[in-house]
Amino acid sequence: MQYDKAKDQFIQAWGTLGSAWGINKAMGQIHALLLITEEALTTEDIMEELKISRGNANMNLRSLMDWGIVQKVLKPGERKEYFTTGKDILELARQVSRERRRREIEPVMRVLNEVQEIEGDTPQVEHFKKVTGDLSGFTKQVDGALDKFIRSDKNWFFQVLMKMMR
Amino acid sequence: MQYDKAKDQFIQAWGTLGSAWGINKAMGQIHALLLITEEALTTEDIMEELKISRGNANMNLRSLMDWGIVQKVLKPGERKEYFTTGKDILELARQVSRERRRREIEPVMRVLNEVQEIEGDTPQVEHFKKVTGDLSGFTKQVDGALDKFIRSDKNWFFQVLMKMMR
DNA sequence: TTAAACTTTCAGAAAGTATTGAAAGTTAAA
DNA sequence: TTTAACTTTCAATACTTTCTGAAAGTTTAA
Repeated sequence: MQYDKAKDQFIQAWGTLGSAWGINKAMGQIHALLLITEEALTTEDIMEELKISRGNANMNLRSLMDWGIVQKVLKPGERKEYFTTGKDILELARQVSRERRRREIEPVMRVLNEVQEIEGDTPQVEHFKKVTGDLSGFTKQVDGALDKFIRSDKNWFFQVLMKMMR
Repeated sequence: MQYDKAKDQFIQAWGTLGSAWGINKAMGQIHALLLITEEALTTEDIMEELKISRGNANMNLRSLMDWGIVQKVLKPGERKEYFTTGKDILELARQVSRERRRREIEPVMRVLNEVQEIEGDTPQVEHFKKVTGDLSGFTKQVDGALDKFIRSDKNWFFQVLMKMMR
Protein backbone atom coordinates (compact mmCIF):
# COMPACT_ATOMS: atom_id res chain seq x y z
CA MET A 1 0.00 0.00 0.00
CA GLN A 2 1.13 3.55 -0.76
CA TYR A 3 1.65 6.09 2.00
CA ASP A 4 -0.99 8.48 0.71
CA LYS A 5 -3.60 5.78 0.55
CA ALA A 6 -2.79 4.42 3.99
CA LYS A 7 -2.83 7.93 5.40
CA ASP A 8 -6.21 8.63 3.89
CA GLN A 9 -7.66 5.36 5.08
CA PHE A 10 -6.44 5.98 8.60
CA ILE A 11 -7.83 9.51 8.65
CA GLN A 12 -11.21 8.33 7.42
CA ALA A 13 -11.31 5.47 9.92
CA TRP A 14 -10.45 7.76 12.81
CA GLY A 15 -13.19 10.16 11.75
CA THR A 16 -15.74 7.38 11.47
CA LEU A 17 -14.78 5.96 14.85
CA GLY A 18 -15.24 9.39 16.33
CA SER A 19 -18.71 9.74 14.83
CA ALA A 20 -19.78 6.40 16.26
CA TRP A 21 -18.80 7.66 19.71
CA GLY A 22 -20.42 11.06 19.44
CA ILE A 23 -17.40 13.04 18.31
CA ASN A 24 -17.45 15.32 15.30
CA LYS A 25 -15.98 13.60 12.28
CA ALA A 26 -13.77 16.52 11.28
CA MET A 27 -12.45 16.65 14.83
CA GLY A 28 -11.42 13.02 14.56
CA GLN A 29 -9.85 13.57 11.17
CA ILE A 30 -7.82 16.54 12.30
CA HIS A 31 -6.59 14.56 15.24
CA ALA A 32 -5.63 11.65 12.97
CA LEU A 33 -3.73 13.97 10.65
CA LEU A 34 -1.81 15.52 13.53
CA LEU A 35 -1.07 12.11 14.99
CA ILE A 36 0.64 10.83 11.87
CA THR A 37 2.43 14.09 11.18
CA GLU A 38 5.56 14.63 13.24
CA GLU A 39 5.78 18.36 12.66
CA ALA A 40 3.18 20.82 13.85
CA LEU A 41 0.74 22.00 11.19
CA THR A 42 -0.96 25.31 10.49
CA THR A 43 -4.69 25.79 10.04
CA GLU A 44 -4.04 26.15 6.32
CA ASP A 45 -2.16 22.87 6.11
CA ILE A 46 -5.11 21.18 7.73
CA MET A 47 -7.67 22.93 5.53
CA GLU A 48 -5.80 21.80 2.47
CA GLU A 49 -5.11 18.23 3.52
CA LEU A 50 -8.64 17.54 4.68
CA LYS A 51 -10.41 19.84 2.22
CA ILE A 52 -12.34 21.68 4.89
CA SER A 53 -13.05 25.36 5.40
CA ARG A 54 -11.18 27.72 7.66
CA GLY A 55 -14.13 28.05 10.02
CA ASN A 56 -14.49 24.33 10.35
CA ALA A 57 -10.78 23.77 10.91
CA ASN A 58 -10.57 26.56 13.45
CA MET A 59 -13.62 25.42 15.38
CA ASN A 60 -12.52 21.83 15.64
CA LEU A 61 -8.98 22.77 16.58
CA ARG A 62 -10.45 24.78 19.46
CA SER A 63 -12.50 21.76 20.53
CA LEU A 64 -9.46 19.52 20.41
CA MET A 65 -7.61 22.01 22.56
CA ASP A 66 -10.56 22.15 24.97
CA TRP A 67 -10.31 18.39 25.24
CA GLY A 68 -6.64 18.88 26.02
CA ILE A 69 -5.42 16.62 23.25
CA VAL A 70 -4.05 19.19 20.81
CA GLN A 71 -1.54 21.88 21.64
CA LYS A 72 -0.72 25.17 20.05
CA VAL A 73 2.92 25.56 19.04
CA LEU A 74 4.35 29.01 18.51
CA LYS A 75 7.38 29.21 16.28
CA PRO A 76 9.82 32.00 17.06
CA GLY A 77 9.66 34.73 14.47
CA GLU A 78 6.39 33.44 13.00
CA ARG A 79 2.94 34.90 13.30
CA LYS A 80 1.11 31.73 12.34
CA GLU A 81 -0.11 29.27 14.91
CA TYR A 82 0.98 25.68 14.56
CA PHE A 83 -0.81 22.71 16.06
CA THR A 84 0.34 19.34 17.20
CA THR A 85 -0.82 16.42 19.30
CA GLY A 86 0.96 14.13 21.71
CA LYS A 87 1.98 10.86 20.18
CA ASP A 88 1.68 8.84 23.38
CA ILE A 89 -1.42 6.69 22.97
CA LEU A 90 -1.85 5.85 26.64
CA GLU A 91 -1.69 9.50 27.52
CA LEU A 92 -4.31 10.16 24.84
CA ALA A 93 -6.56 7.48 26.29
CA ARG A 94 -6.16 9.00 29.74
CA GLN A 95 -7.05 12.45 28.50
CA VAL A 96 -10.12 11.21 26.64
CA SER A 97 -11.21 9.27 29.73
CA ARG A 98 -10.76 12.34 31.86
CA GLU A 99 -12.92 14.48 29.63
CA ARG A 100 -15.68 11.97 29.06
CA ARG A 101 -15.81 11.31 32.76
CA ARG A 102 -16.25 14.97 33.43
CA ARG A 103 -18.71 15.61 30.63
CA GLU A 104 -20.87 12.52 30.72
CA ILE A 105 -20.34 10.28 33.71
CA GLU A 106 -20.56 13.03 36.29
CA PRO A 107 -23.91 14.43 35.10
CA VAL A 108 -25.40 10.95 35.02
CA MET A 109 -24.18 10.20 38.53
CA ARG A 110 -25.74 13.42 39.71
CA VAL A 111 -29.13 12.43 38.27
CA LEU A 112 -28.88 8.90 39.65
CA ASN A 113 -28.25 10.28 43.11
CA GLU A 114 -31.04 12.80 42.81
CA VAL A 115 -33.71 10.35 41.74
CA GLN A 116 -32.84 8.05 44.63
CA GLU A 117 -34.49 10.63 46.92
CA ILE A 118 -37.87 9.42 45.78
CA GLU A 119 -40.86 9.21 48.11
CA GLY A 120 -43.18 6.26 48.64
CA ASP A 121 -42.89 2.55 49.15
CA THR A 122 -45.10 1.02 46.48
CA PRO A 123 -43.55 -1.91 44.58
CA GLN A 124 -43.12 0.47 41.66
CA VAL A 125 -41.07 2.86 43.75
CA GLU A 126 -39.08 0.02 45.29
CA HIS A 127 -38.22 -1.31 41.88
CA PHE A 128 -37.21 2.12 40.68
CA LYS A 129 -34.91 2.54 43.64
CA LYS A 130 -33.44 -0.89 43.08
CA VAL A 131 -32.64 -0.31 39.40
CA THR A 132 -31.28 3.20 39.76
CA GLY A 133 -29.36 2.08 42.84
CA ASP A 134 -27.75 -0.77 40.91
CA LEU A 135 -26.94 1.60 38.09
CA SER A 136 -25.48 4.06 40.53
CA GLY A 137 -23.36 1.39 42.17
CA PHE A 138 -22.05 0.13 38.87
CA THR A 139 -21.33 3.64 37.67
CA LYS A 140 -19.42 4.44 40.85
CA GLN A 141 -17.27 1.35 40.41
CA VAL A 142 -16.48 2.18 36.82
CA ASP A 143 -15.86 5.78 37.73
CA GLY A 144 -13.44 4.76 40.43
CA ALA A 145 -11.55 2.49 38.07
CA LEU A 146 -11.44 5.22 35.47
CA ASP A 147 -10.11 7.66 38.00
CA LYS A 148 -7.38 5.24 38.93
CA PHE A 149 -6.52 4.81 35.27
CA ILE A 150 -6.42 8.53 34.68
CA ARG A 151 -3.95 9.02 37.51
CA SER A 152 -1.90 6.00 36.62
CA ASP A 153 1.37 5.55 34.81
CA LYS A 154 2.21 3.18 32.02
CA ASN A 155 3.27 0.36 34.31
CA TRP A 156 0.06 0.34 36.26
CA PHE A 157 -2.02 -0.10 33.14
CA PHE A 158 -0.12 -3.12 31.90
CA GLN A 159 0.00 -4.64 35.34
CA VAL A 160 -3.78 -4.41 35.59
CA LEU A 161 -4.20 -5.96 32.18
CA MET A 162 -1.95 -8.81 33.26
CA LYS A 163 -3.94 -9.29 36.43
CA MET A 164 -7.15 -9.33 34.47
CA MET A 165 -5.91 -12.00 32.20
CA ARG A 166 -4.93 -14.54 34.79
CA MET B 1 -39.30 13.84 44.89
CA GLN B 2 -42.39 12.31 43.32
CA TYR B 3 -42.20 9.07 41.37
CA ASP B 4 -43.39 10.62 38.12
CA LYS B 5 -40.80 13.33 38.27
CA ALA B 6 -37.97 10.96 39.13
CA LYS B 7 -39.05 8.62 36.37
CA ASP B 8 -39.09 11.42 33.86
CA GLN B 9 -35.72 12.73 34.94
CA PHE B 10 -34.20 9.30 34.69
CA ILE B 11 -35.65 8.70 31.24
CA GLN B 12 -34.37 12.04 29.98
CA ALA B 13 -30.93 11.47 31.46
CA TRP B 14 -30.65 8.04 29.90
CA GLY B 15 -31.65 9.45 26.52
CA THR B 16 -29.12 12.26 26.80
CA LEU B 17 -26.36 9.89 27.85
CA GLY B 18 -27.16 7.75 24.83
CA SER B 19 -26.92 10.75 22.50
CA ALA B 20 -23.53 11.67 23.86
CA TRP B 21 -22.32 8.19 23.01
CA GLY B 22 -23.81 8.02 19.54
CA ILE B 23 -27.03 6.23 20.41
CA ASN B 24 -30.43 7.46 19.33
CA LYS B 25 -32.13 9.40 22.10
CA ALA B 26 -35.47 7.61 21.73
CA MET B 27 -33.65 4.30 21.90
CA GLY B 28 -32.13 5.31 25.22
CA GLN B 29 -35.45 6.54 26.53
CA ILE B 30 -37.28 3.36 25.62
CA HIS B 31 -34.60 1.35 27.33
CA ALA B 32 -34.86 3.51 30.45
CA LEU B 33 -38.62 3.09 30.53
CA LEU B 34 -38.37 -0.67 30.22
CA LEU B 35 -35.66 -0.79 32.88
CA ILE B 36 -37.77 0.89 35.52
CA THR B 37 -40.93 -0.99 34.58
CA GLU B 38 -41.13 -4.48 35.96
CA GLU B 39 -43.84 -5.68 33.58
CA ALA B 40 -43.36 -5.96 29.85
CA LEU B 41 -44.88 -3.09 27.84
CA THR B 42 -46.59 -2.89 24.47
CA THR B 43 -45.60 -0.55 21.66
CA GLU B 44 -48.65 1.52 22.53
CA ASP B 45 -47.67 1.85 26.18
CA ILE B 46 -44.31 3.13 25.05
CA MET B 47 -45.77 5.50 22.48
CA GLU B 48 -48.00 6.99 25.10
CA GLU B 49 -45.45 7.25 27.91
CA LEU B 50 -42.78 8.81 25.75
CA LYS B 51 -45.09 10.67 23.37
CA ILE B 52 -43.51 9.23 20.26
CA SER B 53 -45.02 7.85 17.08
CA ARG B 54 -45.65 4.21 16.30
CA GLY B 55 -42.96 4.16 13.62
CA ASN B 56 -40.38 5.63 15.93
CA ALA B 57 -41.24 3.25 18.76
CA ASN B 58 -41.21 0.24 16.47
CA MET B 59 -37.94 1.14 14.83
CA ASN B 60 -36.08 1.74 18.07
CA LEU B 61 -37.49 -1.39 19.66
CA ARG B 62 -36.07 -3.32 16.70
CA SER B 63 -32.69 -1.67 17.23
CA LEU B 64 -32.75 -2.51 20.92
CA MET B 65 -33.52 -6.11 20.03
CA ASP B 66 -30.67 -6.09 17.49
CA TRP B 67 -28.40 -4.95 20.27
CA GLY B 68 -29.69 -7.88 22.28
CA ILE B 69 -30.79 -5.77 25.22
CA VAL B 70 -34.56 -5.89 24.77
CA GLN B 71 -36.63 -9.02 24.43
CA LYS B 72 -40.02 -9.68 22.97
CA VAL B 73 -42.48 -11.29 25.36
CA LEU B 74 -45.48 -13.14 23.99
CA LYS B 75 -48.42 -13.45 26.33
CA PRO B 76 -50.59 -16.52 25.86
CA GLY B 77 -53.90 -15.65 24.28
CA GLU B 78 -52.76 -12.19 23.24
CA ARG B 79 -51.94 -10.92 19.80
CA LYS B 80 -49.96 -7.92 20.98
CA GLU B 81 -46.23 -8.04 21.42
CA TYR B 82 -44.81 -7.04 24.76
CA PHE B 83 -41.28 -5.87 25.37
CA THR B 84 -39.01 -6.03 28.34
CA THR B 85 -35.34 -5.67 29.22
CA GLY B 86 -33.11 -7.52 31.62
CA LYS B 87 -32.66 -5.76 34.94
CA ASP B 88 -29.13 -7.04 35.57
CA ILE B 89 -26.84 -4.06 35.04
CA LEU B 90 -23.65 -6.05 34.67
CA GLU B 91 -25.26 -8.21 32.04
CA LEU B 92 -26.38 -5.03 30.27
CA ALA B 93 -22.84 -3.67 30.34
CA ARG B 94 -21.54 -6.92 28.94
CA GLN B 95 -24.05 -6.88 26.11
CA VAL B 96 -23.29 -3.26 25.23
CA SER B 97 -19.55 -4.03 25.29
CA ARG B 98 -20.09 -7.01 23.05
CA GLU B 99 -21.98 -4.99 20.47
CA ARG B 100 -19.72 -1.96 20.44
CA ARG B 101 -16.74 -4.23 20.15
CA ARG B 102 -18.26 -5.91 17.14
CA ARG B 103 -19.51 -2.73 15.53
CA GLU B 104 -16.70 -0.29 16.21
CA ILE B 105 -13.55 -1.84 17.58
CA GLU B 106 -13.33 -4.62 15.04
CA PRO B 107 -13.55 -2.35 11.96
CA VAL B 108 -10.90 -0.05 13.41
CA MET B 109 -8.59 -2.95 14.14
CA ARG B 110 -9.03 -4.15 10.59
CA VAL B 111 -7.98 -0.76 9.21
CA LEU B 112 -5.05 -0.48 11.61
CA ASN B 113 -3.78 -3.83 10.45
CA GLU B 114 -4.28 -2.99 6.80
CA VAL B 115 -2.44 0.31 6.88
CA GLN B 116 0.54 -1.32 8.56
CA GLU B 117 1.26 -2.99 5.20
CA ILE B 118 2.60 0.28 3.92
CA GLU B 119 5.61 0.47 1.58
CA GLY B 120 8.68 2.64 1.95
CA ASP B 121 11.13 3.59 4.69
CA THR B 122 11.14 7.36 4.73
CA PRO B 123 10.92 8.95 8.20
CA GLN B 124 7.33 9.82 7.35
CA VAL B 125 6.47 6.19 6.71
CA GLU B 126 8.37 5.05 9.77
CA HIS B 127 6.47 7.48 11.94
CA PHE B 128 3.18 6.38 10.44
CA LYS B 129 3.99 2.77 11.18
CA LYS B 130 5.02 3.66 14.71
CA VAL B 131 1.82 5.54 15.53
CA THR B 132 -0.59 3.11 13.93
CA GLY B 133 1.37 0.24 15.48
CA ASP B 134 1.04 1.79 18.94
CA LEU B 135 -2.62 2.36 18.35
CA SER B 136 -3.04 -1.19 17.18
CA GLY B 137 -1.21 -2.53 20.23
CA PHE B 138 -3.28 -0.49 22.61
CA THR B 139 -6.51 -1.44 20.85
CA LYS B 140 -5.61 -5.13 21.02
CA GLN B 141 -4.99 -4.86 24.75
CA VAL B 142 -8.29 -3.13 25.37
CA ASP B 143 -10.05 -5.56 23.09
CA GLY B 144 -8.61 -8.50 24.99
CA ALA B 145 -9.68 -7.04 28.31
CA LEU B 146 -13.14 -6.35 26.93
CA ASP B 147 -13.41 -9.89 25.68
CA LYS B 148 -12.50 -11.18 29.09
CA PHE B 149 -15.13 -8.94 30.65
CA ILE B 150 -17.78 -10.06 28.19
CA ARG B 151 -17.18 -13.70 29.03
CA SER B 152 -16.87 -13.09 32.73
CA ASP B 153 -19.22 -13.60 35.63
CA LYS B 154 -20.09 -11.19 38.37
CA ASN B 155 -17.31 -12.29 40.66
CA TRP B 156 -14.60 -11.77 38.13
CA PHE B 157 -15.61 -8.18 37.57
CA PHE B 158 -15.48 -7.25 41.22
CA GLN B 159 -12.27 -9.12 41.76
CA VAL B 160 -10.63 -7.17 38.98
CA LEU B 161 -11.90 -3.90 40.39
CA MET B 162 -10.44 -4.87 43.74
CA LYS B 163 -7.12 -5.74 42.15
CA MET B 164 -7.09 -2.43 40.32
CA MET B 165 -7.60 -0.52 43.49
CA ARG B 166 -4.75 -1.91 45.49
C1' DT C 1 -0.64 55.28 13.60
C1' DT C 2 -1.46 52.20 9.54
C1' DA C 3 -1.36 48.06 7.25
C1' DA C 4 -0.68 43.44 6.74
C1' DA C 5 -1.02 38.87 8.65
C1' DC C 6 -3.43 36.17 10.93
C1' DT C 7 -7.59 34.21 13.99
C1' DT C 8 -12.32 34.14 15.42
C1' DT C 9 -17.10 34.50 14.87
C1' DC C 10 -21.42 33.78 12.94
C1' DA C 11 -25.51 33.83 9.75
C1' DG C 12 -27.01 31.15 6.25
C1' DA C 13 -26.64 26.82 3.50
C1' DA C 14 -26.02 22.03 3.24
C1' DA C 15 -25.93 17.62 5.04
C1' DG C 16 -27.27 14.27 8.16
C1' DT C 17 -30.62 12.20 11.53
C1' DA C 18 -34.80 11.40 13.67
C1' DT C 19 -39.73 11.36 13.52
C1' DT C 20 -44.27 11.05 11.83
C1' DG C 21 -48.38 9.03 10.00
C1' DA C 22 -50.51 6.56 6.83
C1' DA C 23 -50.39 2.73 3.66
C1' DA C 24 -48.91 -1.90 3.05
C1' DG C 25 -48.01 -6.17 5.05
C1' DT C 26 -48.83 -10.02 8.28
C1' DT C 27 -51.23 -13.03 11.29
C1' DA C 28 -54.86 -15.35 13.56
C1' DA C 29 -59.59 -15.70 14.89
C1' DA C 30 -64.27 -15.87 13.20
C1' DT D 1 -62.21 -16.97 3.06
C1' DT D 2 -62.96 -12.43 5.30
C1' DT D 3 -62.05 -9.40 8.74
C1' DA D 4 -59.97 -7.31 12.52
C1' DA D 5 -55.88 -6.77 15.20
C1' DC D 6 -51.69 -5.89 15.01
C1' DT D 7 -46.66 -4.84 12.99
C1' DT D 8 -43.62 -3.00 9.56
C1' DT D 9 -42.17 0.07 6.12
C1' DC D 10 -41.30 4.30 3.97
C1' DA D 11 -41.87 8.88 1.74
C1' DA D 12 -42.36 13.26 3.49
C1' DT D 13 -41.14 16.47 6.94
C1' DA D 14 -39.02 18.35 10.96
C1' DC D 15 -35.13 18.86 13.54
C1' DT D 16 -30.16 18.95 14.59
C1' DT D 17 -25.59 19.27 13.50
C1' DT D 18 -21.98 20.54 10.66
C1' DC D 19 -19.85 23.42 7.36
C1' DT D 20 -18.84 27.46 4.66
C1' DG D 21 -17.14 31.91 3.55
C1' DA D 22 -16.92 36.37 4.41
C1' DA D 23 -16.88 40.01 7.78
C1' DA D 24 -15.18 41.40 12.14
C1' DG D 25 -11.66 41.14 15.45
C1' DT D 26 -6.82 40.91 17.03
C1' DT D 27 -1.98 41.26 16.99
C1' DT D 28 2.46 42.58 15.40
C1' DA D 29 5.68 44.96 12.45
C1' DA D 30 6.78 48.92 10.00
